[in-house]
Amino acid sequence: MRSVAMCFSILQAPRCRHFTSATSWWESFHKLNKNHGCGSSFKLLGSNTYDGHEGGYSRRWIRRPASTEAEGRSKNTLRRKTNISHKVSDGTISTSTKVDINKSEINKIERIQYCDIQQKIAENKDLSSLITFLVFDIETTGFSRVDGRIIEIAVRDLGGGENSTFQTLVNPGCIVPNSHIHGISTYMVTRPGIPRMDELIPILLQYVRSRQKPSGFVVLIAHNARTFDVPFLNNEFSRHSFEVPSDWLFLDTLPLAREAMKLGGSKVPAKTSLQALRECYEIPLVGPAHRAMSDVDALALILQRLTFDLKLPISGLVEKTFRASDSSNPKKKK
DNA sequence: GGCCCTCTTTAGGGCCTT
Repeated sequence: MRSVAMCFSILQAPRCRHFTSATSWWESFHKLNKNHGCGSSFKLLGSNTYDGHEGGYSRRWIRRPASTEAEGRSKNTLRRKTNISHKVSDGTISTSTKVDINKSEINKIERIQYCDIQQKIAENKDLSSLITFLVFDIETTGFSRVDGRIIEIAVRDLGGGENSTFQTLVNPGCIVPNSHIHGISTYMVTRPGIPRMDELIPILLQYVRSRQKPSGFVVLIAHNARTFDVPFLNNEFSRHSFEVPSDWLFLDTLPLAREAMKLGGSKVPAKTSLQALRECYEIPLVGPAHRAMSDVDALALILQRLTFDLKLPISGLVEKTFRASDSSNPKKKK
């Protein structure tokens, strides 16, 4: 299996002053994405193209179609029609999505697409032709996986290109008790047009599928994903009778940060919180703190640094992934 | 809740996520 080294260029990531390698993470991702695509019909008006972002978000390519129409519908299955559009006063969120989704068909499609990912990785000599790396973050009503609800979600495809980001508030159907943390108020999430989770999940599935390469799989990356983000996603999906697709793999950057810390490098702080890592790597905060997309952008850059410090190739990252079903019983996965 | 560390493993405390 050929490994694609994740080394980064200071030219590609000017904010990261200590990068010296000539090979760029972003360049690798662009190479692995450029052969996939035709027109994308996904209507996500709020998805930003990061043309001006330092570090190589600027290149464009066209994705394969992401039709929301599923074939072979049954008359007995519930048919949902959703027309969602919302804007948030702070100007950071603007999403307009039309979805015509059949929930049972989605799960059916996911099952059909299921395959032995590990076997596919072993058989495929070029991992980069299979993988889509998506950094994501959620804001919630609290820490409780049982009682808490997701109120914001943001996703960034590290491959860049059109519609490389996905961001929306979510109506949790309850009050938001911790607005002092993220600034997201009950008023903000209960305004007309803010989707509920059962409305958002089909859209999210559609978006991720639109980023997925043919016969490929996605790696969703978050900080403390194993014990926070993924359990939250699991609970929200199951609460609304959805399943997290089996070809979604997850990567937790918290163990990476701890591993880097164990190496004893002075560049890694004793603390491994997102804020501590951001300050350590001198990554400026863009946007309000504790908002999903701000943290996603910070984590995307932190990930570069961690993989650089740990000298992790893509295959090394894939080895550290886990499935959503593993997050509730992590002893099974390693 | 899970992971990691240590004045540990028959345990306990701190960190990480909002």
